[in-house]
Amino acid sequence: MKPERATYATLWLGRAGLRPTRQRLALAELLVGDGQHRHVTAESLFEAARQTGATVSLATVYNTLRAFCEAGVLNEITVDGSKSYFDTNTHDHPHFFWEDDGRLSDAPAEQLQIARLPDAPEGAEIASVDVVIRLRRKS
Amino acid sequence: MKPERATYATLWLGRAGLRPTRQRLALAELLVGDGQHRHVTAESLFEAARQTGATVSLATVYNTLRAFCEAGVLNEITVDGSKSYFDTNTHDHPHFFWEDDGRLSDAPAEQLQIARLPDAPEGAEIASVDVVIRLRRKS
DNA sequence: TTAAATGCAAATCTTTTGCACTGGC
DNA sequence: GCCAGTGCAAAAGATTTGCATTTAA
Repeated sequence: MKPERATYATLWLGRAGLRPTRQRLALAELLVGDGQHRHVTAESLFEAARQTGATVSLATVYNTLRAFCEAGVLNEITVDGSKSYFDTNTHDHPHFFWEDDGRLSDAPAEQLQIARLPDAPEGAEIASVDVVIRLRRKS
Repeated sequence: MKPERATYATLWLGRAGLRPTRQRLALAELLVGDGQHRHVTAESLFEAARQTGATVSLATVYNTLRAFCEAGVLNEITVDGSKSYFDTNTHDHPHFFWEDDGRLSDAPAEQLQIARLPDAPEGAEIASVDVVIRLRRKS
C-alpha cells in the first residue's frame, strides 16, 4: 500500500514488528492514534472501526488484537468472565471495573501501594499481579 | 428425600437457604464435604460428580453453582477470560493462578498487605478488590 | 513472486434458557 | 398438590479456525 507518514500509530505498529496492512493501520489508529491509553473489547473496536468507514471483519479484529498482544504492544485483561478487554497501556497497573455498565478504566498506579506480596510457591515465580478494583455506584 | 444426618455439606446447604435436593447435596458434598476449601469450574465439578456416580446434568451444575453464589456461600472468580472458577472460600483473599495449567489456588491472605488503595472515583464506592498473582514455572 | 494477512462462514467452547417432567415440603 | 428443581436439547454469546482470495514486501 502507499507509504504513510510516520504517525504514532505507524510507529507503534512498526514497534510490534507487524506488517502495516490497511486494517491493522486503521485499528492501530483507533487504539493509539491520539497517544491516549484505551480499553476496548473486540466488539467495541469493531464497532468503532466501522463507524470510521474502515473495512474490517470481526474475525480480523480478533486476530489483530491477538497479534498485538503477542507482539507485546497490547495487554489482555480479564475481569469479567464473559469477554476480554484489551489495554494499550502495557505497564503493570491496577484497573477500575464499573460493575454497573461493565466499563473498564485505569486506576492511578501511584495510589496503589502493595507493602507485601505472598511468596511464590516452590518452583514458581510471579509473572504479574492483576489488581481489579470493582466499583459500584454509590447509593 | 430421606432425612440425612447433619453433615458439613448439609449444614452448608441449609445456611444457603436452599432445598437439599439429591444433586445439590451431591455437589455440596464434593465442594465442602471434607471442610476444605476448593476451586472448581463447572466442568471440573461435573466431571467429579459423575465419577462418584451421581446423576447430575451439566446444566444443573451451572444452575446450582449460580444458586450457591447468589446465596453467598460460593464465590465466582474471574481470572482467565475463557471460564469461571468458583471458590468455597467466600472471604476476600488473593489467588495464585498457574499460567501453565490454568489451575487456581488460594494465596496466603496474611502475606498480602496493601498499604494504600486508589480512591474510588466520585459517586462510586469500592465493592471489592480482586488480586490475582499469576505464576509461571521457574525456568 | 510469495508468504502473510484478510474475509467470510462455519466450528468450537462456555454458559444460559425453554419446557416438560420429577420430587421436596 | 404445588412449585421449586431437574434434565435435555437447543440457543446464545464470545472467540477461533479453515480456506479461498487479496496484498504488502
